[in-house]
Amino acid sequence: MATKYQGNSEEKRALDLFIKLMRTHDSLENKLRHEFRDFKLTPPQFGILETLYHLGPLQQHVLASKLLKSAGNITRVLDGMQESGLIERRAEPGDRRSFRIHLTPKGKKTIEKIFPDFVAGIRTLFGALAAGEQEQLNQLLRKLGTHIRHSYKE
Amino acid sequence: MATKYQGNSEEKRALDLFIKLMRTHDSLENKLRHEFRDFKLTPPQFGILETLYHLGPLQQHVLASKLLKSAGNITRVLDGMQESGLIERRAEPGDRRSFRIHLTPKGKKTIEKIFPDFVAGIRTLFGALAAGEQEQLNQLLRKLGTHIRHSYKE
DNA sequence: TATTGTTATACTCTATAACTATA
DNA sequence: TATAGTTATAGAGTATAACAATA
Repeated sequence: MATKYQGNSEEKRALDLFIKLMRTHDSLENKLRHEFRDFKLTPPQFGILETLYHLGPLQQHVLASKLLKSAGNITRVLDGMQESGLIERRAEPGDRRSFRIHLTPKGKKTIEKIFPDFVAGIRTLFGALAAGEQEQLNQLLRKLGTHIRHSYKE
Repeated sequence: MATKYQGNSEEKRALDLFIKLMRTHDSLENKLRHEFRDFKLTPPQFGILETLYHLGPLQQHVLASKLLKSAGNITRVLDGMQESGLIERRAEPGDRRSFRIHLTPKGKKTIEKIFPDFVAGIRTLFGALAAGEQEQLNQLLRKLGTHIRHSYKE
């Protein structure tokens, strides 16, 4: 692939891997963007919806940390979702600085409508890999992701 | 991870994998955004710089296709890069509809300045995985990425 | 002093659709 | 008819820094 940069073989391998990872992500995101469009949902909005659905109501800084985004970004995306009635901010008992983000009934309905098809789609895509290969990939990504996140404060 | 959605085990595995992949990508991109900032470069700009550096001058539609972006998006990002003097559009001999995108000396200098550190950084990050594991990951991602891209027109 | 969240600031990215020029 | 690229449209995402309120 890369022919111009004369790095050593370790560097070449890492670079190749990096490019593949980014490309795979982009392919997935392109597909998703298209699918969610009918529901007026963007990928970041879906990420928040999905996280709240699975983990329950969360404070904003927890969302920011889980989704690896800045506080300001989360505020903005939530503003949009609040306006379209998907989430609501409720006072946090015991800490008056903070809110807890809840799905509204509409938000819950939306994610429950989308999710089965979404998961089925994901499953089909990942069906390119056998069960054992998926387990392998899972372990490799966990190892890698943990290392990356620990290597820098974020 | 996900406890609420009662999908079957294949679906759960695929979903888990999906989330890990997205997260790993986001971690990497966050790091890059931070690193490139000193050079006034965004991740998409770096992607174009790197692609042109390694593959040589390309037409815009080729760039769009390689980077999985829309034509309009590439036009806009190139506009910005042209304004900051990183690339130039040269007439394509034999097809007057088209341009060929070249790195300017400044663009070349920029990528050559950044690239060694960038690759070294990538290598360190991926150093969490042994050589064999990296090869595994590489193969899995290739298989997966190809399948995703073929499963839909793009 | 540190933390939670908002606001202000300023851009960048993104896609789609309509359009122009050329093939 | 099809392709290369631009422009218009419209909006979303992103970070940082400064800030207010609270812990």
